[in-house]
Amino acid sequence: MTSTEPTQPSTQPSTPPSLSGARPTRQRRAVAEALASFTDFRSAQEIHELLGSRGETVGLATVYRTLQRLADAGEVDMLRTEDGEAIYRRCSDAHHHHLVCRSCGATVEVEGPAVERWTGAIADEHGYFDVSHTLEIFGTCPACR
Amino acid sequence: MTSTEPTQPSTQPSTPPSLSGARPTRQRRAVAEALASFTDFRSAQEIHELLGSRGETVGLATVYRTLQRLADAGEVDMLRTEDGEAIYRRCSDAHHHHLVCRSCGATVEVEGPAVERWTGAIADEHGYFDVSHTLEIFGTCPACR
DNA sequence: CGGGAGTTGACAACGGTTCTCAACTTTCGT
DNA sequence: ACGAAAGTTGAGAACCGTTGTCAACTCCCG
Repeated sequence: MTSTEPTQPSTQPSTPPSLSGARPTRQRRAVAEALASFTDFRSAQEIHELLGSRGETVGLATVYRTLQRLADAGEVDMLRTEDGEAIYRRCSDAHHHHLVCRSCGATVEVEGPAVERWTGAIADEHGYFDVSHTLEIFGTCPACR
Repeated sequence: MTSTEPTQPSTQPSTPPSLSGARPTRQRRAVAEALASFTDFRSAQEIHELLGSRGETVGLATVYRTLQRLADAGEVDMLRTEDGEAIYRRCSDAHHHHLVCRSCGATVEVEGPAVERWTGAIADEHGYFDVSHTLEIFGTCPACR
Protein backbone atom coordinates (compact mmCIF):
# COMPACT_ATOMS: atom_id res chain seq x y z
CA MET A 1 0.00 0.00 0.00
CA THR A 2 2.22 2.74 -1.17
CA SER A 3 2.01 5.70 -3.44
CA THR A 4 3.83 8.60 -4.93
CA GLU A 5 2.57 12.13 -5.30
CA PRO A 6 -0.28 13.06 -7.60
CA THR A 7 1.01 13.63 -11.11
CA GLN A 8 -0.87 16.45 -12.66
CA PRO A 9 1.18 18.49 -15.12
CA SER A 10 4.34 17.23 -13.39
CA THR A 11 7.14 18.00 -15.77
CA GLN A 12 10.20 16.92 -13.92
CA PRO A 13 12.67 15.20 -16.24
CA SER A 14 13.87 11.67 -15.89
CA THR A 15 16.00 9.07 -17.58
CA PRO A 16 14.73 8.11 -21.02
CA PRO A 17 14.09 4.47 -21.82
CA SER A 18 17.11 2.73 -23.28
CA LEU A 19 17.25 1.94 -26.98
CA SER A 20 18.56 -1.51 -26.19
CA GLY A 21 19.63 -3.10 -29.41
CA ALA A 22 18.13 -0.64 -31.83
CA ARG A 23 20.32 1.71 -33.79
CA PRO A 24 20.58 4.98 -31.94
CA THR A 25 19.27 7.32 -34.58
CA ARG A 26 18.36 10.92 -33.99
CA GLN A 27 14.68 10.08 -34.27
CA ARG A 28 14.73 7.24 -31.81
CA ARG A 29 16.63 9.31 -29.33
CA ALA A 30 14.11 12.10 -29.71
CA VAL A 31 11.21 9.79 -28.96
CA ALA A 32 12.98 8.30 -25.99
CA GLU A 33 13.68 11.77 -24.64
CA ALA A 34 10.12 12.85 -25.18
CA LEU A 35 9.00 9.89 -23.13
CA ALA A 36 11.26 11.03 -20.35
CA SER A 37 9.57 14.40 -20.22
CA PHE A 38 6.23 13.30 -18.83
CA THR A 39 5.01 10.67 -16.45
CA ASP A 40 1.47 10.03 -17.52
CA PHE A 41 0.17 8.15 -20.50
CA ARG A 42 0.24 9.83 -23.91
CA SER A 43 -0.90 8.74 -27.33
CA ALA A 44 1.51 8.30 -30.21
CA GLN A 45 0.02 11.34 -31.88
CA GLU A 46 0.46 13.49 -28.82
CA ILE A 47 4.07 12.45 -28.63
CA HIS A 48 4.46 13.24 -32.28
CA GLU A 49 3.07 16.73 -31.74
CA LEU A 50 5.23 17.24 -28.71
CA LEU A 51 8.28 16.49 -30.82
CA GLY A 52 7.11 18.82 -33.53
CA SER A 53 6.58 21.67 -31.10
CA ARG A 54 10.14 21.19 -29.92
CA GLY A 55 11.45 21.53 -33.40
CA GLU A 56 12.38 17.87 -33.59
CA THR A 57 10.91 16.63 -36.82
CA VAL A 58 10.16 12.95 -36.63
CA GLY A 59 7.73 11.23 -38.96
CA LEU A 60 4.53 9.95 -37.43
CA ALA A 61 5.21 6.47 -38.75
CA THR A 62 8.57 6.52 -37.05
CA VAL A 63 7.01 7.54 -33.77
CA TYR A 64 4.64 4.60 -34.03
CA ARG A 65 7.41 2.21 -34.96
CA THR A 66 9.63 3.37 -32.16
CA LEU A 67 6.94 3.20 -29.52
CA GLN A 68 6.00 -0.24 -30.66
CA ARG A 69 9.56 -1.40 -30.48
CA LEU A 70 9.99 0.04 -27.01
CA ALA A 71 6.78 -1.54 -25.87
CA ASP A 72 7.86 -4.92 -27.22
CA ALA A 73 11.14 -4.55 -25.42
CA GLY A 74 9.28 -3.76 -22.23
CA GLU A 75 10.84 -0.32 -22.07
CA VAL A 76 7.48 1.42 -22.03
CA ASP A 77 4.02 0.52 -20.87
CA MET A 78 1.31 0.50 -23.48
CA LEU A 79 -2.36 0.34 -22.77
CA ARG A 80 -5.60 1.05 -24.51
CA THR A 81 -8.02 3.80 -23.69
CA GLU A 82 -11.72 3.06 -23.53
CA ASP A 83 -12.00 3.96 -27.18
CA GLY A 84 -9.22 1.81 -28.42
CA GLU A 85 -6.43 4.30 -28.72
CA ALA A 86 -2.99 3.13 -27.66
CA ILE A 87 -1.28 5.23 -25.02
CA TYR A 88 2.30 4.97 -23.84
CA ARG A 89 4.38 5.89 -20.91
CA ARG A 90 7.89 5.09 -19.92
CA CYS A 91 7.60 2.70 -17.10
CA SER A 92 9.06 3.32 -13.81
CA ASP A 93 10.93 0.23 -12.92
CA ALA A 94 8.35 -0.71 -10.35
CA HIS A 95 5.08 -2.21 -11.43
CA HIS A 96 2.17 -0.16 -10.20
CA HIS A 97 -1.34 1.03 -10.97
CA HIS A 98 -3.17 4.31 -11.15
CA LEU A 99 -5.81 6.03 -9.13
CA VAL A 100 -7.25 8.54 -11.55
CA CYS A 101 -9.63 11.41 -10.94
CA ARG A 102 -12.56 11.16 -13.29
CA SER A 103 -13.02 14.86 -13.50
CA CYS A 104 -9.57 16.48 -13.49
CA GLY A 105 -7.34 13.55 -14.32
CA ALA A 106 -5.10 13.89 -11.29
CA THR A 107 -3.26 10.63 -10.93
CA VAL A 108 -1.72 8.81 -8.04
CA GLU A 109 0.51 5.83 -8.63
CA VAL A 110 -0.36 3.05 -6.28
CA GLU A 111 1.03 -0.36 -5.73
CA GLY A 112 0.05 -3.26 -3.60
CA PRO A 113 1.71 -6.61 -3.33
CA ALA A 114 -1.66 -8.00 -2.31
CA VAL A 115 -3.21 -7.52 -5.74
CA GLU A 116 -0.15 -8.82 -7.49
CA ARG A 117 -0.27 -11.95 -5.44
CA TRP A 118 -3.97 -12.29 -5.92
CA THR A 119 -3.88 -12.07 -9.70
CA GLY A 120 -1.03 -14.54 -9.78
CA ALA A 121 -2.89 -16.95 -7.57
CA ILE A 122 -6.08 -16.72 -9.61
CA ALA A 123 -4.19 -17.36 -12.82
CA ASP A 124 -2.34 -20.30 -11.31
CA GLU A 125 -5.52 -21.75 -10.04
CA HIS A 126 -6.79 -21.94 -13.60
CA GLY A 127 -3.57 -23.06 -15.16
CA TYR A 128 -2.95 -19.81 -16.98
CA PHE A 129 0.67 -18.77 -17.28
CA ASP A 130 2.66 -15.88 -18.56
CA VAL A 131 0.33 -13.63 -16.69
CA SER A 132 -0.09 -9.90 -16.75
CA HIS A 133 -2.89 -7.64 -15.67
CA THR A 134 -4.31 -4.19 -15.93
CA LEU A 135 -5.93 -2.37 -13.06
CA GLU A 136 -7.08 1.20 -12.87
CA ILE A 137 -9.04 2.81 -10.10
CA PHE A 138 -11.30 5.74 -10.88
CA GLY A 139 -12.82 8.19 -8.50
CA THR A 140 -13.32 11.86 -7.80
CA CYS A 141 -10.41 13.52 -6.09
CA PRO A 142 -10.75 15.72 -3.02
CA ALA A 143 -10.09 18.87 -5.04
CA CYS A 144 -13.03 18.15 -7.33
CA ARG A 145 -15.61 17.31 -4.70
CA MET B 1 -11.24 -16.11 -4.46
CA THR B 2 -13.94 -17.60 -6.55
CA SER B 3 -14.56 -18.37 -10.15
CA THR B 4 -16.78 -19.98 -12.67
CA GLU B 5 -15.74 -22.50 -15.27
CA PRO B 6 -13.49 -21.69 -18.20
CA THR B 7 -15.49 -20.68 -21.20
CA GLN B 8 -13.95 -22.16 -24.29
CA PRO B 9 -16.10 -23.02 -27.31
CA SER B 10 -18.69 -24.07 -24.77
CA THR B 11 -21.90 -23.82 -26.67
CA GLN B 12 -24.53 -24.44 -24.07
CA PRO B 13 -27.32 -21.96 -24.44
CA SER B 14 -28.25 -19.45 -21.84
CA THR B 15 -30.55 -16.58 -21.18
CA PRO B 16 -29.98 -13.68 -23.54
CA PRO B 17 -29.33 -10.26 -22.07
CA SER B 18 -32.49 -8.28 -21.58
CA LEU B 19 -33.33 -5.46 -23.94
CA SER B 20 -34.29 -3.32 -20.97
CA GLY B 21 -35.99 -0.27 -22.28
CA ALA B 22 -35.16 -0.63 -25.94
CA ARG B 23 -37.79 -1.58 -28.44
CA PRO B 24 -37.76 -5.29 -28.95
CA THR B 25 -37.17 -5.37 -32.67
CA ARG B 26 -36.29 -8.48 -34.62
CA GLN B 27 -32.72 -7.27 -35.00
CA ARG B 28 -32.15 -6.51 -31.34
CA ARG B 29 -33.57 -9.83 -30.34
CA ALA B 30 -31.31 -11.56 -32.82
CA VAL B 31 -28.22 -9.91 -31.37
CA ALA B 32 -29.31 -10.70 -27.84
CA GLU B 33 -29.84 -14.31 -28.78
CA ALA B 34 -26.52 -14.52 -30.52
CA LEU B 35 -24.91 -13.30 -27.33
CA ALA B 36 -26.60 -16.09 -25.46
CA SER B 37 -25.07 -18.69 -27.73
CA PHE B 38 -21.49 -18.33 -26.60
CA THR B 39 -19.75 -17.47 -23.40
CA ASP B 40 -16.43 -16.07 -24.48
CA PHE B 41 -15.66 -12.67 -25.91
CA ARG B 42 -16.49 -11.97 -29.55
CA SER B 43 -16.03 -8.97 -31.74
CA ALA B 44 -18.94 -7.09 -33.26
CA GLN B 45 -17.97 -8.36 -36.67
CA GLU B 46 -17.89 -11.95 -35.55
CA ILE B 47 -21.32 -11.55 -34.09
CA HIS B 48 -22.48 -10.01 -37.31
CA GLU B 49 -21.16 -12.96 -39.29
CA LEU B 50 -22.67 -15.39 -36.86
CA LEU B 51 -26.06 -13.81 -37.46
CA GLY B 52 -25.54 -13.89 -41.19
CA SER B 53 -24.68 -17.57 -41.16
CA ARG B 54 -27.89 -18.21 -39.30
CA GLY B 55 -29.90 -16.49 -41.95
CA GLU B 56 -30.69 -13.58 -39.67
CA THR B 57 -29.85 -10.52 -41.67
CA VAL B 58 -28.93 -7.64 -39.41
CA GLY B 59 -26.95 -4.65 -40.61
CA LEU B 60 -23.46 -4.28 -39.26
CA ALA B 61 -24.22 -0.80 -38.00
CA THR B 62 -27.17 -2.17 -36.09
CA VAL B 63 -25.02 -4.81 -34.49
CA TYR B 64 -22.61 -2.14 -33.35
CA ARG B 65 -25.40 0.07 -32.06
CA THR B 66 -27.06 -2.75 -30.21
CA LEU B 67 -23.88 -3.97 -28.59
CA GLN B 68 -23.04 -0.47 -27.53
CA ARG B 69 -26.43 0.01 -26.03
CA LEU B 70 -26.21 -3.25 -24.16
CA ALA B 71 -22.75 -2.39 -22.91
CA ASP B 72 -23.94 1.01 -21.70
CA ALA B 73 -26.80 -0.66 -19.92
CA GLY B 74 -24.36 -3.03 -18.27
CA GLU B 75 -26.00 -6.01 -19.96
CA VAL B 76 -22.79 -7.09 -21.61
CA ASP B 77 -19.13 -6.70 -20.83
CA MET B 78 -17.01 -4.92 -23.36
CA LEU B 79 -13.28 -4.89 -23.37
CA ARG B 80 -10.48 -4.18 -25.77
CA THR B 81 -8.11 -6.70 -27.24
CA GLU B 82 -4.42 -5.96 -27.35
CA ASP B 83 -4.87 -4.49 -30.81
CA GLY B 84 -7.73 -2.22 -29.94
CA GLU B 85 -10.69 -4.18 -31.17
CA ALA B 86 -13.77 -4.16 -28.98
CA ILE B 87 -15.03 -7.54 -27.87
CA TYR B 88 -18.29 -8.34 -26.13
CA ARG B 89 -19.78 -10.98 -23.98
CA ARG B 90 -22.97 -11.29 -22.00
CA CYS B 91 -22.21 -11.03 -18.32
CA SER B 92 -23.59 -12.19 -15.10
CA ASP B 93 -24.99 -9.38 -13.01
CA ALA B 94 -22.50 -9.68 -10.19
CA HIS B 95 -19.45 -7.48 -10.26
CA HIS B 96 -16.48 -9.52 -11.34
CA HIS B 97 -13.34 -9.52 -13.41
CA HIS B 98 -11.93 -11.61 -16.20
CA LEU B 99 -9.03 -13.92 -16.68
CA VAL B 100 -8.61 -13.94 -20.43
CA CYS B 101 -6.44 -16.10 -22.63
CA ARG B 102 -4.32 -13.89 -24.82
CA SER B 103 -4.30 -16.36 -27.64
CA CYS B 104 -7.73 -18.02 -27.80
CA GLY B 105 -9.84 -15.69 -25.73
CA ALA B 106 -11.04 -18.34 -23.29
CA THR B 107 -12.40 -16.48 -20.32
CA VAL B 108 -12.91 -17.20 -16.68
CA GLU B 109 -14.93 -14.87 -14.54
CA VAL B 110 -13.22 -14.26 -11.26
CA GLU B 111 -14.09 -12.29 -8.23
CA GLY B 112 -12.31 -11.50 -5.05
CA PRO B 113 -13.48 -9.45 -2.14
CA ALA B 114 -9.84 -8.77 -1.37
CA VAL B 115 -9.33 -6.63 -4.45
CA GLU B 116 -12.58 -4.83 -3.93
CA ARG B 117 -11.56 -3.94 -0.44
CA TRP B 118 -8.09 -3.00 -1.52
CA THR B 119 -9.19 -0.57 -4.19
CA GLY B 120 -11.63 1.00 -1.79
CA ALA B 121 -8.96 1.41 0.85
CA ILE B 122 -6.48 2.94 -1.57
CA ALA B 123 -9.04 5.42 -2.80
CA ASP B 124 -10.01 6.34 0.74
CA GLU B 125 -6.45 6.85 1.71
CA HIS B 126 -6.14 9.51 -0.94
CA GLY B 127 -9.49 11.10 -0.35
CA TYR B 128 -10.98 9.91 -3.62
CA PHE B 129 -14.64 9.00 -3.50
CA ASP B 130 -17.26 7.59 -5.80
CA VAL B 131 -14.84 4.89 -6.71
CA SER B 132 -14.91 2.28 -9.42
CA HIS B 133 -12.22 0.20 -11.01
CA THR B 134 -11.32 -1.99 -13.93
CA LEU B 135 -9.19 -5.09 -13.65
CA GLU B 136 -8.39 -7.68 -16.26
CA ILE B 137 -5.94 -10.51 -16.00
CA PHE B 138 -4.29 -11.81 -19.15
CA GLY B 139 -2.40 -15.00 -19.62
CA THR B 140 -2.07 -18.05 -21.79
CA CYS B 141 -4.52 -20.80 -20.99
CA PRO B 142 -3.53 -24.43 -20.51
CA ALA B 143 -5.02 -25.41 -23.87
CA CYS B 144 -2.81 -22.93 -25.71
CA ARG B 145 0.47 -23.77 -24.02
C1' DC C 1 -56.22 3.58 -39.10
C1' DG C 2 -52.89 7.51 -38.81
C1' DG C 3 -48.95 9.86 -37.48
C1' DG C 4 -44.85 10.75 -34.88
C1' DA C 5 -41.06 8.78 -32.58
C1' DG C 6 -37.81 5.25 -32.83
C1' DT C 7 -35.08 2.03 -35.70
C1' DT C 8 -32.81 0.17 -39.65
C1' DG C 9 -29.33 -0.50 -43.37
C1' DA C 10 -26.41 0.82 -47.25
C1' DC C 11 -22.89 3.58 -47.70
C1' DA C 12 -19.83 7.31 -46.80
C1' DA C 13 -16.78 9.21 -43.66
C1' DC C 14 -13.52 9.05 -39.86
C1' DG C 15 -9.38 8.25 -37.27
C1' DG C 16 -5.83 5.55 -35.48
C1' DT C 17 -2.49 2.54 -37.15
C1' DT C 18 0.24 0.04 -40.49
C1' DC C 19 2.19 -0.56 -45.07
C1' DT C 20 5.01 0.78 -49.13
C1' DC C 21 8.99 2.12 -51.24
C1' DA C 22 12.55 5.13 -52.71
C1' DA C 23 15.98 7.92 -50.45
C1' DC C 24 19.05 8.05 -46.80
C1' DT C 25 22.11 6.39 -42.61
C1' DT C 26 24.68 3.50 -40.10
C1' DT C 27 27.63 -0.28 -39.65
C1' DC C 28 30.99 -3.52 -41.24
C1' DG C 29 34.40 -5.95 -43.81
C1' DT C 30 38.41 -5.28 -45.95
C1' DA D 1 38.86 5.05 -45.26
C1' DC D 2 35.57 3.11 -48.98
C1' DG D 3 31.89 0.79 -50.52
C1' DA D 4 28.37 -2.34 -50.08
C1' DA D 5 24.84 -4.45 -47.27
C1' DA D 6 21.66 -3.87 -43.81
C1' DG D 7 18.74 -1.01 -41.26
C1' DT D 8 15.94 3.25 -40.89
C1' DT D 9 13.19 7.08 -42.37
C1' DG D 10 9.15 9.85 -44.12
C1' DA D 11 5.29 10.99 -47.17
C1' DG D 12 1.52 9.27 -48.51
C1' DA D 13 -1.56 5.50 -49.50
C1' DA D 14 -3.92 1.76 -47.67
C1' DC D 15 -6.32 -0.59 -43.95
C1' DC D 16 -9.88 -1.61 -40.96
C1' DG D 17 -12.78 -1.13 -36.99
C1' DT D 18 -16.12 1.98 -35.88
C1' DT D 19 -19.39 5.82 -36.22
C1' DG D 20 -22.23 9.11 -38.86
C1' DT D 21 -25.88 10.09 -42.41
C1' DC D 22 -30.34 9.90 -44.05
C1' DA D 23 -34.24 8.10 -46.48
C1' DA D 24 -37.17 4.17 -45.88
C1' DC D 25 -39.42 1.46 -42.68
C1' DT D 26 -41.67 -0.19 -37.96
C1' DC D 27 -43.64 0.14 -33.84
C1' DC D 28 -46.68 2.08 -30.60
C1' DC D 29 -50.42 4.92 -28.97
C1' DG D 30 -54.44 7.29 -29.45
